Amino acid sequence: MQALYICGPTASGKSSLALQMAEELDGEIVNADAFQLYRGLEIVSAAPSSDELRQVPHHLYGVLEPTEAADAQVYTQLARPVIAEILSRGKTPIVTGGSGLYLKFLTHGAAPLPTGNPQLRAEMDARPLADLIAQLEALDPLEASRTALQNRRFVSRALEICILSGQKASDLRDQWESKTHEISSQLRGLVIQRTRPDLHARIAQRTRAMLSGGVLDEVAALADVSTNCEKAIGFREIRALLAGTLDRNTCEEAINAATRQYAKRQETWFRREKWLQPHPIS
RNA sequence: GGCCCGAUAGCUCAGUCGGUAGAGCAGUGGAUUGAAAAUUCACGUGUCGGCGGUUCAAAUCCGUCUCGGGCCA
Repeated sequence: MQALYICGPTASGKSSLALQMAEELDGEIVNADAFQLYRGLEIVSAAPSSDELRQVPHHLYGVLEPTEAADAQVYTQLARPVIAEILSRGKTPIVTGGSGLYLKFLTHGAAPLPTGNPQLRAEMDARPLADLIAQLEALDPLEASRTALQNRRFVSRALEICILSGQKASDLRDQWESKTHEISSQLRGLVIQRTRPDLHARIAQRTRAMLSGGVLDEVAALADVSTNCEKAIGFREIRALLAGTLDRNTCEEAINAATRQYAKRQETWFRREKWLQPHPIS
């Protein structure tokens, strides 16, 4: 018995496929979506409806407060025991979600790297990028040569690893790279594939339903949120709508565009995960 | 009907003194092991509304027509 992973871009229909698979395989659904982890973001994050939640046992939905921060490692620590527990009862975990990095951690494990440090990050954010690059090149030239140096996030993280661990990020990362291949061959999962026009139509439909389905109230109710939750697609746009700085149509289109772009990035990510079996729906 | 303004990439628009056009957004492809719904890289040929004229050369100047918008009747 082993877990089944259901991946795919946002709005591709992962939740309903998961329900179907759960019934076929006597399974239970485990969330693999970074934002559906949070309580109070159900509508913006397009979490499963209460009807769906009732049909089959669902795990890791709404388990974090919006004020809490999380990351791929935290997610893995939450998900591992849940999956093990489901397996121990002889059921099939149906791990469902579109957060590529989270899934990658869960399936392939974490490299032995230090956890992100908010204070250090704040300090680095205040420094010029060229400065960070220079420091990384001094501490770990190999890692610097492998890093997309225009990407501030990547430079910061590489530097953060060096500073917090006192070791070279390149050495630590290499330790993890070596094991990935054999793990992949033992996994089983599906990626939902839809044509772009179909996916775009579904996104538009979902955004519309969201806007008339209570997101405004949901977002209005979220006073203090972690910087994590602020990044949810729709969150900023709806706040602007509530504040009157954005009209409804512009808001709707902004959400649609951001969602389409996200879906494309997800497709790029999952395309690389060769262990995932394509599951076309049309 | 007369006068004025506009018409350039899917959208919004820039384009100097004439030298066959470029930004933003959208879109497409990529990267991505502790912020990931994040972050980041690359990709711009389009009857310059149509036709005619001037010119070595027209998106640019002239004429005319079409379609918008406005003002006056």
